[in-house]
Amino acid sequence: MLDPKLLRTDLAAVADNLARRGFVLDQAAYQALEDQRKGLQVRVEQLQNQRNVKSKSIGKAKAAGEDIQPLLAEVESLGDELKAADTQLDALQRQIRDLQLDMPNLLHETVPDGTGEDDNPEIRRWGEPPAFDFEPADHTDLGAGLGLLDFEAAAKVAGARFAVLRGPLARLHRALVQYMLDVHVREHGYTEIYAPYIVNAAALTGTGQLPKFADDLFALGGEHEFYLIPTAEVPVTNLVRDGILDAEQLPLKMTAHTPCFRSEAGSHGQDTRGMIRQHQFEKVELVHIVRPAESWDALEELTANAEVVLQRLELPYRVVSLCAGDIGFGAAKTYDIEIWLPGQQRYREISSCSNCVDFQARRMGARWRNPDTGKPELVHTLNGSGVAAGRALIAVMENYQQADGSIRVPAVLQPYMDGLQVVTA
RNA sequence: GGAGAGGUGGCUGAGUGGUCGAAAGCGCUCCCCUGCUAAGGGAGUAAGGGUUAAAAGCCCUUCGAGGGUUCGAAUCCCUCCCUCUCCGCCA
Repeated sequence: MLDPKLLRTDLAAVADNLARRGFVLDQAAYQALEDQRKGLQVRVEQLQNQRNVKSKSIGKAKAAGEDIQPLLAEVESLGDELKAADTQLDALQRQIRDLQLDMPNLLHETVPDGTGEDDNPEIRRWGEPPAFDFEPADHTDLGAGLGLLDFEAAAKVAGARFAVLRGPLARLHRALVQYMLDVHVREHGYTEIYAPYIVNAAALTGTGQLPKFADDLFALGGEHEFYLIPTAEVPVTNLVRDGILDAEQLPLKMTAHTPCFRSEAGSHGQDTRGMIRQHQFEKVELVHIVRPAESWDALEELTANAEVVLQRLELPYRVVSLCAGDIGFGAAKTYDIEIWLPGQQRYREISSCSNCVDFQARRMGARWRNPDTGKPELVHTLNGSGVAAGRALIAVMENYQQADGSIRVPAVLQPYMDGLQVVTA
């Protein structure tokens, strides 16, 4: 959520910033609601004040043994007017809040212009795409050839956009997760978190998935309003909701491995082949909760932490800065890490690292006590994949494939595979 | 699933219809005293919001959430959520 004060004092500047994303902010409509709110709120508070003052005097008079009847008559008429005005104010504030919850975050000044994926400038590149003396296969054919990756079996038990992994391939997938967690915990100073895979609407509103993107989520039926998490960002970031952290507790660096569940409602027909885009995938997530002054450094650190995982796996990648038209709802700035996939002969997203500044913190009520002011202030939140395990598996399969269809096991993963060096049928 | 207890400020914890936004303690900040340290004394210290260009001031809201009763609710009534204890069931 954006700062309501900023919306009140500089609506035009906010609209200009959001326009870069292609978001149209109806200034006139918002301003009209805001103007109504202002008058009404002042009126309501005046009435409440009158009621309080008179009620207090009744209490005093009663204690003094005086006749309170005339005072009661005086306050009688207040009630109805207050109630009516209050109901109206409540509805107005709800409308304003709904508009605010729908507004994306302000873009940082360094976010490049652009309308889509193709406009994301490359920041840096690491590694060289491997040269094969044969025609490299994609992971779908590789997996099928090995008999270890099975989409038909998954369709039988679930449906489209699910996968079944078997034997050493399933283990390689698990090895990736263990390896990534170990790197972040041992070397990057993260605290490992195990958190719920099912969350409530308040948590999803806190991180920004709700109310706007309900269609992207799997909602559970039943008496509770529960949802499957689309990313560990939701349960982990929300750990600091509705609280005031001590300055010494910051920065908080947390990592968690969870499955992620996405309806992919808007992506019919995209990436239907293979396990690039699934309803269920595993991910190791990185979350930072930091002092506002440190969040831009933290974004660089978090991104670098994710990159280390790929460097050790010796997987070629590049980092792009998401342009205004491609960046996510809650992010002020995002770096995507894209991995080289020989099967597709192009780079594909494997990690998305964002600084959300105070956008999520305001929705969550996540604050810290600033020792300089002694006052609670909003923290900044960041999150990024460190990295997506499903896509990392694909990348390993395609980059480490051999002419006979087998897959070499990256050196850093071999300890997690009982020393296995090659995955074969 | 059954029975009971409880949810109050950064934390612990009093408070059962009116000068209660809330005692006390802890923590924190400032000051005094004490020639280091320790101890002692005093003062201050909830959050969110409105008004304002901003501040001060003034005002409003908040004692798990939402309704209700009342001139007035932390306190009474209803619904819901959560935590704890015991029983049952269960990985």
